[in-house]
Amino acid sequence: MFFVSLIPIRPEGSSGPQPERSDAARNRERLLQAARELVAEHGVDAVTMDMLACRAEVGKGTVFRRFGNRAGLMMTLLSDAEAEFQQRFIFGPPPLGPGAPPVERLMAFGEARIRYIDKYGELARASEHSPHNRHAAPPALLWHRHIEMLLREAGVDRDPWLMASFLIATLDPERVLYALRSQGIEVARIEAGWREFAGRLLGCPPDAK
Amino acid sequence: MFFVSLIPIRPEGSSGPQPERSDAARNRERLLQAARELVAEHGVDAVTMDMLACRAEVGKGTVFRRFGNRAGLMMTLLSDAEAEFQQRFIFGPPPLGPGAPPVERLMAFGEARIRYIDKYGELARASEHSPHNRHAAPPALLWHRHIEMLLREAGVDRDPWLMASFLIATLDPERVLYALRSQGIEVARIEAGWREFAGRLLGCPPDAK
DNA sequence: ATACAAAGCGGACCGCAGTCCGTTTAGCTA
DNA sequence: TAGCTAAACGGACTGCGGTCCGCTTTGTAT
Repeated sequence: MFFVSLIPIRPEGSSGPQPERSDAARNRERLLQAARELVAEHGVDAVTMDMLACRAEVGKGTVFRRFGNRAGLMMTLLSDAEAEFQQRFIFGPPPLGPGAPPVERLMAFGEARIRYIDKYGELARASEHSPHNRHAAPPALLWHRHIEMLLREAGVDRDPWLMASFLIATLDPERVLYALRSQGIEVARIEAGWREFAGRLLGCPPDAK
Repeated sequence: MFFVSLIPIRPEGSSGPQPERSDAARNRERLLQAARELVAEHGVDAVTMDMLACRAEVGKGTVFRRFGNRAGLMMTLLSDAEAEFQQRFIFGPPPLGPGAPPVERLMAFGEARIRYIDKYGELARASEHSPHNRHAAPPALLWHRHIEMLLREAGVDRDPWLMASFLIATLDPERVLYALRSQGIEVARIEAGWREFAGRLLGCPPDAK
């Protein structure tokens, strides 16, 4: 599928000074293939870096050279889904994309994110376990800018930057997963809750069912 | 100081079947002493369990027998501060304690929590790094019940449980610390932001400065 | 073809959290 | 005081993420 990589998700840009050595390319494919298999077989949390190196028939150093750390690996596995998500809320059809009033876009954003977490939550959580720079990751910055913009459009003029930070905290994969998996809350209820939350925040009268 | 342990914070209750063996008591004191010293000297994140065992002149097994894991150790170090915090929002003077209108109590709760994180954030974060049961920890459950109650009193009748979850996510030590330490946001601004956020959520007209 | 630099590679190695299990000891009982 | 048992102890061990560094491969310049 086609997408514009607004913010580079993969660490290695395709327009670097050196393209990429052939053996490196081969190993990257091997690693991604093996990683997807292992995740499918054992689940995200059970996949270890040694396991991956072994399955891909590659040295452990190579794995870390490629992805930096475990979180980087998971981020790479998510990059397609993440790019599509970005695509949708920036260029896609309303209410998620431009065209709808900001309150509805905000509600749609949360709903989309919650469904995303329901689908990819374990990967998303694992991709954030980078030590001390979770919130500075490119996708997080983009979401933040987006929410902040919506808040401004909706007339939030008091520290919309912080308001956006608070709102995004609400959609943390860790917490949403806890509600979904451990508490057994249904997706629909969390979505409705988010709509209620966002609606209240922007002073919309609770949309009567 | 005096406090009521509403929800047991320390794993070992003082009223168990067997009181506590003398060597165990001695080692517990040694460990807590050593832990406080090490945290003061090197900071929370640099303290390792081996280090602690060594400083306390105790076997590593003893450390884990006592605290379960690293998060348990940090929780124990926090227990006094946490108990005092609980005390204040449940029995203390308004606006944090009972007596003030729910909106003001909610605002005060957030402010108090933010100051708490500014003071003990590193410990709080480390105490939550327990694998997969962060949100089920007794203090977190208590905060949740409290916020939910305040929301109900303030007239939030649509899924106050979920609303409380969302609100608490906002006060996550990890995120607040990121704003405070990495982004250099001043405590006062975050407090003001929280008031704004809580106020909007409960439909209060933004309290004119 | 050959030489050569740099990118890539691999696996031994490290530090840390957490476990296991044989040994020690406190405290009770006779 | 001697004996007994359960609790406590301690440190070797495991598994994992991540690093290091000497070796190999690739692509290029001659």
